[in-house]
Amino acid sequence: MKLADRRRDALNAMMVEAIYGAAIRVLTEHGLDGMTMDRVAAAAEVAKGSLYNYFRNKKELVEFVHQRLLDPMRETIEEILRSDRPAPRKLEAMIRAWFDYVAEHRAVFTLFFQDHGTRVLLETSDHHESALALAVRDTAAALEQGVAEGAFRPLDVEAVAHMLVGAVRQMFERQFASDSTSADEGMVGTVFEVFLRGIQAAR
Amino acid sequence: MKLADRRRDALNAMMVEAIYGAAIRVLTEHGLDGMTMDRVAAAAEVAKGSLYNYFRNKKELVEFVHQRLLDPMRETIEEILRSDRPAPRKLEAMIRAWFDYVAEHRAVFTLFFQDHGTRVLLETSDHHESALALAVRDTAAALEQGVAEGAFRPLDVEAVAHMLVGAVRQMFERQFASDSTSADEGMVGTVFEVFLRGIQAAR
Amino acid sequence: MKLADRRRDALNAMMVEAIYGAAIRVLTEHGLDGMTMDRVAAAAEVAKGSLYNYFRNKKELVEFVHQRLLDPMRETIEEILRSDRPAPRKLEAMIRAWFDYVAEHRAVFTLFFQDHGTRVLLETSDHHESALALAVRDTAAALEQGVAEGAFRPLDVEAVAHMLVGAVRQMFERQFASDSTSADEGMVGTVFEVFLRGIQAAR
Amino acid sequence: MKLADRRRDALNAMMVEAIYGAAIRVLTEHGLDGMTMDRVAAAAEVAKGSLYNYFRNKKELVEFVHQRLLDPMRETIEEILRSDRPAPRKLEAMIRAWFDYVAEHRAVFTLFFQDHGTRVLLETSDHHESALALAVRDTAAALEQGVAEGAFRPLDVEAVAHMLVGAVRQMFERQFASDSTSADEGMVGTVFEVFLRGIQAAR
DNA sequence: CATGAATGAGTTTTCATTCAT
DNA sequence: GATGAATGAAAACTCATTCAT
Repeated sequence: MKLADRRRDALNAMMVEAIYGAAIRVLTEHGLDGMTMDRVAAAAEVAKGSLYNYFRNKKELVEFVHQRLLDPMRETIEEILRSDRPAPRKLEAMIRAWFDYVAEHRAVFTLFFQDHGTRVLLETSDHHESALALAVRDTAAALEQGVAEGAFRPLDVEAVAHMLVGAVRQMFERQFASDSTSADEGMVGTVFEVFLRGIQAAR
Repeated sequence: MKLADRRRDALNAMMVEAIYGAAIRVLTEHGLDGMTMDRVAAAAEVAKGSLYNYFRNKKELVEFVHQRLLDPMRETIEEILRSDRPAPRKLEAMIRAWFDYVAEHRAVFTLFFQDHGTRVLLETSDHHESALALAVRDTAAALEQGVAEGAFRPLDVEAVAHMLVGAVRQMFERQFASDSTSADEGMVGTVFEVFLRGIQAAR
Repeated sequence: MKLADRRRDALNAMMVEAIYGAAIRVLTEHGLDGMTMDRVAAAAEVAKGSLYNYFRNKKELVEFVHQRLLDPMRETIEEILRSDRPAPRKLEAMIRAWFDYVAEHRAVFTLFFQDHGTRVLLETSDHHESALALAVRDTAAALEQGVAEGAFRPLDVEAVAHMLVGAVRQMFERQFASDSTSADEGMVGTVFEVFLRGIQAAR
Repeated sequence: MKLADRRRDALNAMMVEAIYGAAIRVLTEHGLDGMTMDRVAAAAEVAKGSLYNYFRNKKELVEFVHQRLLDPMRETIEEILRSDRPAPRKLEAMIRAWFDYVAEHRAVFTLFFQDHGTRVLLETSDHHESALALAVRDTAAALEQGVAEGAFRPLDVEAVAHMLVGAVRQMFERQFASDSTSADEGMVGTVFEVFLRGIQAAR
């Protein structure tokens, strides 16, 4: 019994994985609007109906992909936040983590950072936080700490968090537009430097 | 003949204008996904088929709306660029112009700054420059001038331009998310201040 | 203008008529469950999408067919009710009218008298009365009159109305089961006679 | 071998029984349209595929449920028919039995008396007699006896049987429509009285 | 040119049935 | 025999585009 169950769970997980992979490929190639169940099924080399054995509907599939793609980043960022570095180091590490992550998963960008599309698809789902909202929240936390530590000037923390996230987001778009799929170390430096100077307390 | 031609052109222009206005209304109310040719035709009080006498297909219509919506902003910004203010003043004026413009036309945001949607719709069109690309280019020009004038540190001008545009864009999204339809003066100040400090030359 | 409008209305009406006819044919052949939009479109020799130019959805089409099929009968029955015959004559006339009508339109039976199916399809539609409910109501009215006139015993009028309608309905089913498509005069006589004796006041 | 065979048959019968019970529950809760193989399997706590080891397809399952549900009623009615009561007493007892039975099993009604649905599902099955057909046949037998005994007038026995069954059926629908799940004694009385007067021989 | 009905490919979702394990 | 994942044929509905009038 145990054995059969484990076997089944393993196969199940493989299937979910295959669908996930297919969804990622479709997203990467066709974007969120072009992600039809047909295409996902074809990419997964699976019958269209089979998708519905693993996800009740398209929304659930998108949510799953969203979570699955977001989770590692979320953990990395939270680890950074929990560490005892000074705020500026945290900010720098976060920015670097974002760049690394996006450089790795182009679909992340297509799906997550394109807030409108996801908002529409996931709009009725409560326990759901968009990638951008998450990034803003974490950034704000780091900024808050910096202000408290006296490293940063008193700021409209939330506004600056949005700005920083937006700046990084745009850098991603630039990167993709130029088709360079590798992370550019200079980018992290530039973003960090500009913002650090922009917000640090007077010496 | 000349007269007839002018008459025709005038009528033609009026139709285009009516369709444009209708498209804007539809965009504002239903977003990019909800902008169907049916709705545009109904809003323009024109037969659906007539749309195709003025635009070969939906893509062309979207492109036109895009351009048309962008033009006033483009002119405002270029005027700012051509003026003989110092670079920091130009930047500030540009940011303020953006905020004012977006506050005025919510559809602008829905369509233009939600880059993915437009990118998909317009992706095969060459002679097309997105609102974001435009903003980046103009910002870069102002930055370049500032660097030349010694007001700004030597920078990766293009990168910082992306950052600035991205920061502003995210502020817009924040604003719409909070449903406040009016421009917030504080936003301009915050954005400008952070970036100015971030990029200005050491005193 | 007038001319074009009238032309258009005429064509429109023809199309509605064609779809109506197709729906009737499909209903007759495949029943309510087998009445798919595909089949109706094929029967009308029209593209599936065209159906949706005339009816917003399947429910509206079914409602239309229902009304269209019911209206003549409704009028006939109401005329009988309004006449100044004595109650027994009215009952007899009503029964005869039902038999005639159903004998003529086999689909009537399939759609209308199969109450469950229609109830499901039309359940959220308010201004809608099923054929059975209508028949029961009219029958009850005739019975009521008969009781008031002293022709019928005091009765649970509504219950007897249901019984009478049910009896007739079952006679229909018997008729169709035996594939005889013509009305049987004897049926009317039998139904009427049994019920008349069953409900008439003691002499 | 014998033993093994009996064992197998017993297990087999248990499975069939479990599936039957599950089907009844599903029918009661979801109606005929909502009776999917998935739901039946879940209710029976059996794999969907297993259903096909006991019934070749859905039609066979429905047929079986039909028969199984009908059998007790069939026996009760036949017992009444075999008894040596006078025909009017038999008729009354039959009507009462029907009302009791339907009041007890709402699913009976949903499935059996909604003739169209079953007809479609069972239409190609020859050795099948619908609940209605059965009721008509038995009623006809009682009527026949009554005519022979001189208690009833000479009648078109089959026609009157249909009428009586239809009348009862409609009373059921009325009862369900009013959501009263209990049998109403008055109903039996009304039906019986009207028909008895309608068909009894002149005194 | 204007019209708007006609089209049909494309989208999500359901479900009876099959079949490898 | 039991299992339940895989299948694919429907089904309802949408919408950009065409074309006869």
